Amino acid sequence: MKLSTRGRYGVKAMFELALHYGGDPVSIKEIAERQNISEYYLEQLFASLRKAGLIKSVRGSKGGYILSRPPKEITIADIFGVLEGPIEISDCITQEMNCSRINYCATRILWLKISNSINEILNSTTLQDVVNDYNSLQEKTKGEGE
Amino acid sequence: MKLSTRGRYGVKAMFELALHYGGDPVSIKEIAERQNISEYYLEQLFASLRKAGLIKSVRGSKGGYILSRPPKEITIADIFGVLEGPIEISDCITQEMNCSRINYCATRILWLKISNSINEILNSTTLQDVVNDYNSLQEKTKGEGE
DNA sequence: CAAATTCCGAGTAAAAAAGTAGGATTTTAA
DNA sequence: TTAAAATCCTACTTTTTTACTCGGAATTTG
Repeated sequence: MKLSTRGRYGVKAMFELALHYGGDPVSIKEIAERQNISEYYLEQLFASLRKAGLIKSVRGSKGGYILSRPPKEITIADIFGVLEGPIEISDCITQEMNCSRINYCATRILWLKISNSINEILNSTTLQDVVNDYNSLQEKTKGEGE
Repeated sequence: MKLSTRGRYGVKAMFELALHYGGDPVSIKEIAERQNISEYYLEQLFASLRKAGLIKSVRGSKGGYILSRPPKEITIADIFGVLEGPIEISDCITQEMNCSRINYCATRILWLKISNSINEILNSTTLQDVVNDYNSLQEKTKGEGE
């Protein structure tokens, strides 16, 4: 049970943009280096995020990307939605008529419960929360190590 | 963001066994037909479930499978754990040292929160719950349609 | 003994994920 | 005005995973 890299890379990259929110645009190259992600691959992810309206691009030299909205208005669900597509625990929920009648509803209820509960976390967590986690971690580890 | 068929088929099949708990063993063929799953494929899934101790086999003619424990003692997490492997939102959590230092912990906290919350539902839902959902659905739809 | 079943290991085709590449366009700044 | 740095766009390739198939051995029932 694994999440694809798309969502993970996407969140990491968006986190970088959140850290720089309000400042200069950040280039793909920079993010790819800091997060150790393939530059070309990340470019594709950003194309999707831009088309979905989550980020804005600034073209040309000194260009890069910025968040379209403040970090607290962008949820992890927004990012996953674009990069991973909707949560489909079972296609039972979309193409309903393929299941055998006998258990159709029993397991469907289960899939619904699961996806609802996943959606709930993803919807309730914003980029700002991640930034806050990061900041409080910085506080705690101040002075430790290099 | 999609679950593979393994977990889904597995739960459906285990649900069938739960319905027959206490009775005769149920054959793969029967389940495959009722749930519209490839017989050979299901056979493989059952091999894993058996090795993991969730089900027991009865060989030979009139043989089949039965649950090793009562339905209320088998969680969806048990089944998914066997068929889908552990939830790995990010390998950050296992091979910790590959991330760049700067955000290592911030996103890791997020992945932990997400997997914890998914695990919570999966752990707290048992086969018995699914059977109960099924039964109460049977009650409600009694008399409707064929 | 024949039929029904589990058991086991190997193989395969299709789909999805992950990454790569090349070149056009835009903007900055020397 | 030109070179460099970036986005933009489309397509291709490789790798991995998923889903499924197959053949035959072993076990049990009637």
